[in-house]
Amino acid sequence: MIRQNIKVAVDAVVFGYKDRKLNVLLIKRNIEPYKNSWALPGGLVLEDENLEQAVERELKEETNVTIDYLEQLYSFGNLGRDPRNRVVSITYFALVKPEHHKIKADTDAKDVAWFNVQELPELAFDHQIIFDKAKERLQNKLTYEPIGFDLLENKFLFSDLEKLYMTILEKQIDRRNFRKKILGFGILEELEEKVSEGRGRPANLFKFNKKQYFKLKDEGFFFDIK
Amino acid sequence: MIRQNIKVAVDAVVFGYKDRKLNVLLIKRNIEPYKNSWALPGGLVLEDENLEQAVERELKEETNVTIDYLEQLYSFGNLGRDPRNRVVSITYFALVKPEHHKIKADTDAKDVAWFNVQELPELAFDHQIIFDKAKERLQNKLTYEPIGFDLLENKFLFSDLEKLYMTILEKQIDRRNFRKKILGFGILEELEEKVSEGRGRPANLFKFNKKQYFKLKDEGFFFDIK
DNA sequence: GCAAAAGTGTTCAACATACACCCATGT
DNA sequence: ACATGGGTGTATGTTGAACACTTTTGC
Repeated sequence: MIRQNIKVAVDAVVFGYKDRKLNVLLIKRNIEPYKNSWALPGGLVLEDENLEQAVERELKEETNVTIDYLEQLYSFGNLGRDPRNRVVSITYFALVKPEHHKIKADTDAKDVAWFNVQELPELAFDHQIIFDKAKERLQNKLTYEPIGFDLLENKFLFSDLEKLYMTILEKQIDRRNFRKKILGFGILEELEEKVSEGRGRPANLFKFNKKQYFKLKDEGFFFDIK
Repeated sequence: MIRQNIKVAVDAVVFGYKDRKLNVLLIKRNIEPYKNSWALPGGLVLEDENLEQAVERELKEETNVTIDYLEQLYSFGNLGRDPRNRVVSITYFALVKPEHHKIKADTDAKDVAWFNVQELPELAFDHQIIFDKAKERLQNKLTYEPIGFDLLENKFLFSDLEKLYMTILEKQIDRRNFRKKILGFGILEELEEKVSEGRGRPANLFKFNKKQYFKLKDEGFFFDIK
């Protein structure tokens, strides 16, 4: 086998939806290069762990977050990404329910924080490019897979779902048509509970019926929101 | 930086369309492990080349093919993929016009051949999984990007396009609706030339107008074939 | 003249879009 | 009683799906 010394890393773009804003989880680097810069959480893969395990370990170590949804995004491995070494980074796309985790800096990270995706700081390495790709993936995926529910609480208001779509897709959506469409899918459970948010008419709580979704999907149903 | 000895490779799933069949390019391995097994072309990345360059080099070396369309597919890097070493393989999805290349085995490859995707031999390593993922990508992509034209000659019959879609999507398509739809896009040029295939009414030749496609795309047009 | 492939239009159903008023609550 | 957000239906246009006959050529 030829001699080759390329390092293999994983990095994750972790999205969370909080206060009606789309956020991404960043760490402040505690080591060179790019010390004190904000960056995506990630790091080198250990020799005896799978790639997804590496992502989960790094997230746990650096941010104390555990993931609700994880998928591979893209791999970046061209020359000159890292001033020290050739590094191939296999990047992941993750969704969490931010309320469920107390983020906390630890190994290699001086600080951890959620950033509104509209107000990102400058990112280390080529992480801005990775982030852009992840955001694009999120926007696309939201329209053809029910991943929005991984960003909301288990029980949510219909208006939350609607606002989430408008925020992430960055466009206006007609409330009536959206509701008609989603409810028509038959993958939401309408709960008895109502929530009064202070003012206005109390709203119904809904739950995503994942089992029903997979059943319908097996039968040929296709989730699709324009 | 921690010690880590993981090798980085690229592998390519190269599709070609010939004789109304979808084919994939395989090599017969000349070295252990899996010596004499059929496998996807690929190999370790050199330290001073980018990933796409590695793919192109390996394809040139092993099969003498140059590529019309190339995109990254997925990365496989879990434990136990290769009995020798931990190897992370960044896989690519490629399309070629098979008539344009004389395939020829060379470095590390004892033989090269096009295989009908319906009649694949057993593949080395986890290459069957990689192939499955590529085929899925091809089927999906065919419906929302005009990549079918990268599998046909520059000038083609409408019936070729139609058969290509039916072959790859593995389903029947209504000739009239299909033609109406595609021609309605306004991205094909109807040439004056006609071709007589021996029997039946001679057919018109068409050309994909790539420039026009990108123009329309910029204006918000979306290629979409159900 | 017949076999083979090319070319072409219409009808119907399903879905997307646009759009405005009433309801239940808190203050 | 008014401000706030929740909940709902209809009409219209667009798109997808189904479907069969005529044309041009080779033999």
